[in-house]
Amino acid sequence: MDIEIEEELKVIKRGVEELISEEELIEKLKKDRPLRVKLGLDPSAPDIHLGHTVVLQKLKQFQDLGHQVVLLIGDFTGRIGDPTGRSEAREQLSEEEILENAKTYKEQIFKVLDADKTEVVFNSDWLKEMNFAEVIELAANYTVARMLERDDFAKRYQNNKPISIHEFFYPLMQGYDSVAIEADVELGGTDQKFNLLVGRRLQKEAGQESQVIMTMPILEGLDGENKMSKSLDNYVGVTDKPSEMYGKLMSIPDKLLVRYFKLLTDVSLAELAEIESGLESGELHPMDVKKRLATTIVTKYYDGEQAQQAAQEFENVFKKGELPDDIPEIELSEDDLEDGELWIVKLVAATGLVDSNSQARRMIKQGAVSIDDQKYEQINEDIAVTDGMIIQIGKRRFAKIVLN
RNA sequence: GGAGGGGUGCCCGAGUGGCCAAAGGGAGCAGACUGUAAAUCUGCCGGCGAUGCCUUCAAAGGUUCAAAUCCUUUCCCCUCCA
Repeated sequence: MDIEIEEELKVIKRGVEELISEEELIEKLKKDRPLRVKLGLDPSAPDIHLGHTVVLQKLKQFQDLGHQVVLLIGDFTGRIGDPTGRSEAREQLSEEEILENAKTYKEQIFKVLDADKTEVVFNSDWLKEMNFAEVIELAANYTVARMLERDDFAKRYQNNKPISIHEFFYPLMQGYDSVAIEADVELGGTDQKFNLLVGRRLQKEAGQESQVIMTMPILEGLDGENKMSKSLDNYVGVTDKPSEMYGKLMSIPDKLLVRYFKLLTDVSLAELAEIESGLESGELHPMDVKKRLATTIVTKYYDGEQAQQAAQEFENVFKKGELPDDIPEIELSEDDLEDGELWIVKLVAATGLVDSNSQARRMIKQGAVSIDDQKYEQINEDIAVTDGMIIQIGKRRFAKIVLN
């Protein structure tokens, strides 16, 4: 094989879970033209987090190799709701919601991808135009038995959970999208494998060369267990502030270190191997590696300077016990106080860092609260409130009082 | 359409008249230890200026001194049969 293609293949294969098939990919690369690399997006989650970027990262690598990325926004599909991974049918979104989400999506995605080298398409462009006869024709390409091969359908069917007929159309539509944009390669998470395979088949039926499919691992979130998701609050958003991003990354379990490096950064394969062996032999301290990871990622989404600042702040706050740079300010007026004082439970609750007086009370009792660096454990105290007073709950929750 | 089973706190799940703000587990939060890692131990985990009071066990009514528990109606889910 051509050395150039061999190198290209190495980059492309990095971190990939499954590639179907490598031979076909090599054939396509040999054609020496930019490949059309598709990624379908379900516009129901407007906030992109690092979990999403695993696949985006891969697209970026394709771009850097000179290929054409086609982002497909499933505005039409979104109205049906992708059943993937759900035990129940998803709620359908309104057209307005979808458009709004799609817009945010694009803004955030270009933090990773090169906008100039990206084609963005909406599948409503062709799906909306299809009439019932065409839909039937499309559906005729697939059988119920084949549909039931899909894991989640199979499970639901077995457990007598409902599967709406319309859900069968989701893979068909996604597959048809590949036909419509003549995709050479389609990326997706491992959970998308079935849908991606449908694309291959439909392309073949349509007389096209089948797309190569590549699935990327689903990234674990900060808890190290569940997949990264906003609803589990174990995510790092690409729009998170540098200090927040840095801090969140410092809190990941060590076992995720190599994985994060591999899937979220551009460090070379050689360096990756060094990191891995260094950690294993104990030559590298996990925390140092983690700092490097955090710095690398913050630099990627912001810049080196801001990453340094974030790192510095992290050191200040967690090593030296200093205060973070930006602390949420809570406004209080004289009317809230009695002779300039406020019952400590109310004061803590007023910060909004806890949900109720009861919670505030518990925090205080548990010794989690300090005010201006002094720990308070009694709930029957009144505090003389001063402007600029700092209230801290636990290690990472701060609020500053502003009197007016 | 017929017969049966079930809906409990963020999730799973016990409880079938008072001892129930509801066992147990998970998640989460806090404390100790540490590297804002892991593991471990401890405490908390509806609201309320609080040894008491208020609102919770699908929803609404009812029985009772007393209801998550009994009755009625409604909604939802599941199993078997057709």
